[in-house]
Amino acid sequence: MSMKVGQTTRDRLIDASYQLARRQGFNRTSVSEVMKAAGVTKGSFFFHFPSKESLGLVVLKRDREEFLTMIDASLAAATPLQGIERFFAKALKKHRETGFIGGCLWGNTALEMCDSNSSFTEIVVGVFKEWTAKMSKAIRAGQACGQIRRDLPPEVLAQMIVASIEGGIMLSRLAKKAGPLKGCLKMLMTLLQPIAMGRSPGEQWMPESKQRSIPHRQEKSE
Amino acid sequence: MSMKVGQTTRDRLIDASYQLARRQGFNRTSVSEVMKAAGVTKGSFFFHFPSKESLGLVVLKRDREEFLTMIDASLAAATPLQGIERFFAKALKKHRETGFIGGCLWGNTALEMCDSNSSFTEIVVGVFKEWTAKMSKAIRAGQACGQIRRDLPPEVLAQMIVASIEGGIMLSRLAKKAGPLKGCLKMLMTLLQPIAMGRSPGEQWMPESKQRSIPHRQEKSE
DNA sequence: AGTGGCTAACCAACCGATCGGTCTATTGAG
DNA sequence: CTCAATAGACCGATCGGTTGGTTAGCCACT
Repeated sequence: MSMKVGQTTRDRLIDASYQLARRQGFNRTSVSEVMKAAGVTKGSFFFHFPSKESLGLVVLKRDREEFLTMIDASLAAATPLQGIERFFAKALKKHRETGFIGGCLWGNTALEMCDSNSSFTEIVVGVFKEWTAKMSKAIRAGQACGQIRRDLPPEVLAQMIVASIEGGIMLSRLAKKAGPLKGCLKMLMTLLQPIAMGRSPGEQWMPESKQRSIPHRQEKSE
Repeated sequence: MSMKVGQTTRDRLIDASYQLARRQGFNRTSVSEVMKAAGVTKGSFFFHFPSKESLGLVVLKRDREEFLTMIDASLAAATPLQGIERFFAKALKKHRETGFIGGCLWGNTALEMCDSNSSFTEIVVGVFKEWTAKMSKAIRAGQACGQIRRDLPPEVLAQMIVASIEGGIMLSRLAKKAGPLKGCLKMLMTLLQPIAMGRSPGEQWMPESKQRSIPHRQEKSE
């Protein structure tokens, strides 16, 4: 299936496991399924990994590095708010590219494992903690330079952002449309805006259509 | 285990399946596990339900009615905003009572099934659609009477609320603390507030500590 | 009132398939 | 020749599901 050439057997197993776990979860993905997808036999599988669970943990660890690196790269923009916007755009792009199939490995694994498997949960908790911390730091910087409203505590705001994104991905995955996630991200940007003194309600939604940095290809449906 | 007396065998099976599925998901919950929890043997299980999946669907349908009824009951308050606040409080209370174990059946099932099992997904999609519609209606009413800021489209706002709650439940379930969900709900209430003309940033967070209607028992940790 | 028959409800042995995992034999590059 | 890497037969356990048989309560008929 995914069987890319030029990869080592180990890498192909990791890749196949990642793809399948993102769609079905780790529990429902059997060793045989991963083997078949990677074009490998059983003996080979257990030569590279002592157990199914250990492969799962390797998959999580690999994706963790990738994800945290992506966050840092996105947030390292000219201004904190631009960094956050870039991160939003990257996240939306990634899920749009996969057609909203599979969703977020972290959210999925969190809900699948967090009351049953502690090894998996430990890693997932760590990722969310780091993710939230990075967002929190960016928010604090944005508040310091007046780009982000100062009346909301950065830690809570960061947690809210992470929660909304996860929920937005979930809704977009269910609907197989970008709409829900895109809407959540747009609302988050609105929430971050400083409260302008003399601003009156009624004309804030999509105020300047030129300076938007979240790409908005038009959807075919909805 | 849960084996409450006075219930029919069928009800005990539904109950046991609900509890187990909320913690582990439907996939990881075996028929034998449900049988044991309900104090019933295999022959009896398949007398009442033609398959494991059919029991799962019954569980979902039962919880759907319960959940939608709860939403209606909560939103039917003196004012739209009070209704929304009551719904938030009810949701928080429910998850606090279960010690943030198991999370939301709908979010869990969404992520577990939505790219593999279409019967389950169909029900889940319906619940989220109805949930969002009910919130949307309350928001529109709140906007009409000036309780909720008018510059945000009610549909998007409703979707954002649902997404944040699901994400908040996820984070609270991971952390086994009320903090994340509570923070999300508080932020949502802030987001709903009308933009007061002369309000300046800096003193909005937890402004009046007396009129809060979301209960805030103090946490032992965090 | 007694009794034979019917059926909803339950029980437990059993089924093939598949699970995660082991083991031994074989391959092939250095 | 060596040994990392692969192949695939095989293992016990468990999966979802089936089957035949045993209750217990009710209903009809004498």
